[in-house]
Amino acid sequence: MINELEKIKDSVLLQDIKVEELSSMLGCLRGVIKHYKKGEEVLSEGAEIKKFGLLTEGKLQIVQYDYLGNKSILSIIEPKQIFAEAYAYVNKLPSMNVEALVDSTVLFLDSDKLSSPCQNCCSFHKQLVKNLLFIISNKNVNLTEKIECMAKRTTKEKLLTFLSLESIKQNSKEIYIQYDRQGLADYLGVERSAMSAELSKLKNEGILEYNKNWFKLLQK
Amino acid sequence: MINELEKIKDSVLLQDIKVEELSSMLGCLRGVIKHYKKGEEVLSEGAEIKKFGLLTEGKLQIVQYDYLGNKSILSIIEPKQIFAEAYAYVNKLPSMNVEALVDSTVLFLDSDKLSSPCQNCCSFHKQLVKNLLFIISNKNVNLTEKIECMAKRTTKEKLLTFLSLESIKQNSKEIYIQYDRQGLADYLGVERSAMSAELSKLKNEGILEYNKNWFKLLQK
DNA sequence: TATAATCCGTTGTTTTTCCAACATACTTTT
DNA sequence: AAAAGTATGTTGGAAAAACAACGGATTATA
Repeated sequence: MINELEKIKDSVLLQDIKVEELSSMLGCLRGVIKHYKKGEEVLSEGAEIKKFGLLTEGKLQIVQYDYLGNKSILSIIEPKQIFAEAYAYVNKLPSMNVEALVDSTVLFLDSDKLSSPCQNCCSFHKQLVKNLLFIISNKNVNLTEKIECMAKRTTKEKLLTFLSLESIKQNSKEIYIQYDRQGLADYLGVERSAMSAELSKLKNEGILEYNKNWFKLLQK
Repeated sequence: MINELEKIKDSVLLQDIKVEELSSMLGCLRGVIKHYKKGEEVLSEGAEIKKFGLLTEGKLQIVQYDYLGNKSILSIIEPKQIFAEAYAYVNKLPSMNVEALVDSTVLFLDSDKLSSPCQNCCSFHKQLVKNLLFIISNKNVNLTEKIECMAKRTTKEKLLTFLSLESIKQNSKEIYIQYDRQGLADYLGVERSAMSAELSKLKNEGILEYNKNWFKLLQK
């Protein structure tokens, strides 16, 4: 257990919580460690969620099946990230599955205990709640930004919306993006090749310069 | 002040908090009441947010301007709803404005105070945090669902994804939707008339029946 | 009840995207 | 350095969406 804590002590969820407090926290939040083999199911669609997960080791993917049975990958969970927290707090049955991409270890924490500090109002509770609110709010802002991009009608507008948002975040007209072309196309909800063609057009029109992950927005 | 509390005492944020505790809560969370005339700006883009709002009376709209200056309405805030909470917790400058659609009254609450209970660990803090986590998590789930719809490539698929999700939520093949056609088109990010045409097709193909706000998914 | 305003479906045209197939450049492996 | 694999850009035809314009139905208003 101590070993697991070592791996996640500098996660966002546990930010600014003293190492000494971590093990008492585990008891308070009914921490449970579980191991999964590659390919195993960590959480399944429709199963009630009372605890949320903090990945200590490995890699998970959150997948969803639509009304036709088509599979789509919602996100990849890396170590130190939490998952399923939204469903733990809305008391709604999840519509997605979580699968282990490689052998993985997850620390499950009781969502109820986290938001209802114990009698003695342990000092770390305050910080935990703050961190959790930050994480969920942040996801919220990110989802809203994605929607802002996707809501545009043309690929060109989607691209420019995405790039201007990045430009603001990186505080520069020159930006580096985290996605490859396929990843960016998936993020924007468009076809990769069509997007590439659109990028070329923007370059020809003198609106944009780019090379691999580097982009530069030219002023009009 | 007492008068304002009366109007919001059964809001989701204040759910399961005793009326007697409300006024002490106000002090603890540095509650501030502000009035706005129709058309006035409640929050403006780029202004640091330390408090989030709870609308006690009136109607607000959250608007955003894209890189071309086009205005889009992100959401309408009705009484008892909170707003700007995500930005209050991520310490990020908001990229949207909040405007009063009619004369409105807002109760601002200190986001820091809410997540950091005072020494005596007032009982209502626990419940407030729980309620806030519920609200934000819920928004999260809703945004994810919207993205699930918008990510589909065709209007037909967007419609069917939306309707299946509603069908699950309403636990029936017969559903009532909250949007009019223009509202649904905006939600899905498509053109109203094209969407109408697509609905007609689905009806002809025997996949769907509908009339105004009533829809029925027919089994294949 | 007449009138205006709004909502919704239809149609035809233009624009954009999707899709498949392929070419080129870059990376990794052997 | 050759070979294989991967990522990106290009093209052309088919499909879909956007757009504009209009007509009928419903609702709100005078």
